[in-house]
Amino acid sequence: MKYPHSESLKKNRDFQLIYKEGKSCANRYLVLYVRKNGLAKNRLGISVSKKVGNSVVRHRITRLIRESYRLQEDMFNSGLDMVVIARVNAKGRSFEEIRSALLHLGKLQGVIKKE
RNA sequence: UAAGUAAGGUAAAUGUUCGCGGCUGACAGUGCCGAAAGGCGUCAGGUGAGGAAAGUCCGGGCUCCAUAGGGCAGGAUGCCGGAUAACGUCCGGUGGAGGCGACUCCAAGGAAAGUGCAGCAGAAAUAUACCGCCAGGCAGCUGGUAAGGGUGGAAGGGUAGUGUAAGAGACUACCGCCCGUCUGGUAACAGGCGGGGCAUAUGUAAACCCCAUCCGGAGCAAGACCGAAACGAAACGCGCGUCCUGGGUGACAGGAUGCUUUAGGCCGGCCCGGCUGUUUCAGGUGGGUCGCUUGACUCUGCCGGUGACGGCAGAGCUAGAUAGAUGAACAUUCAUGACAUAACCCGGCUUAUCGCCUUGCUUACUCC
Repeated sequence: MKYPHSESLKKNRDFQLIYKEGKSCANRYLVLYVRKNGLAKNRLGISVSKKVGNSVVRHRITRLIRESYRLQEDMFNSGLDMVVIARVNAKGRSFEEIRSALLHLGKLQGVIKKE
């Protein structure tokens, strides 16, 4: 899975490293972990547990998060590893709600470029 | 027309912009990443989840392992015949149950091989006399009796009669049961005839069990190939020290052991610096490629069959990801879009599901 200027996180140990060393914050729908990776690019991982819903629900949320990041990619700083975790409340949310939730967490983490 | 019954179809549509996975073509390049295996760009075109993709409950293909033959254990199935690669599936029958009917449902072998279990009620549950009836006796009671009452899911085949002290298959008729035989049917079974008074006989086998048939195990994270690393083997190799043997106390040769430097290798654009025996074989971790979609395939037509299905001919190619591709925005219409996302591939079963549509048949009513 590709983004114009980013890559996706694949290995489980990458996720574990970010959970262990990264900073986290959360709102109603999402949790965001951030860790500097020392690379020029960002790497994004998305995690939706089975608690959230069945396969269709989880795929839907994954796609909304991915689309939100893709369209807002320019606003994020570079050189970050990020993991987005969907919470149970994210089930059934619209694209606009997920998008604003992601941007909100980005501002809390200080990884959104200031205009 | 209404109610019902059976079978089947569909699973919102269209457009614009942005985005993703395969595929094909063009362009870029003797370029980049990687030790290698191998992979990578841009543009265009076309293509890209389901009827259940689900549950993972059966069956098969495929792969590896095991396997002379046979048996035990364990598991599954269980009326008959057929279909099929196979099945616990499907089709057609038989028997039973329900429904006016169309039609639906059935785990439908054996309880005259053995063991177990059967609450409460009831006198008694596979043996026996509570009430009653009859006989005897003054009476307590004794004997006969399963017709009647009562209990129970079930009480010693049922109904009617003969018979009797009262009764009883004790006897008779019909029904049932068992045995034999004949006819029809491939068979399950159906029908007829004759015999047996009926002994074996309450139910339960989704209790053990018996009988018949079938089953080797694990699964694509199977497995095959390429291959950093680790573990291992062999060959080769600079200098020095110590010890042993031969030699003359030397030079030299061989062996054991230890250390160090250089060459070489790695990190690096180069220097400094740091690390390190080298090569080959073997090995198979991280990684990569294949397996991976042309198949018991789909569509159309004809033929055979009651049907499941089979045969022939023609046409077609319809996801192949590997942390896992179908999404977002806007507009319009119907409407307020249910259940639910392939993961090696097929055949089934089961379960979930908003609606809409089609066809056959049944019953009732009306009209002709």
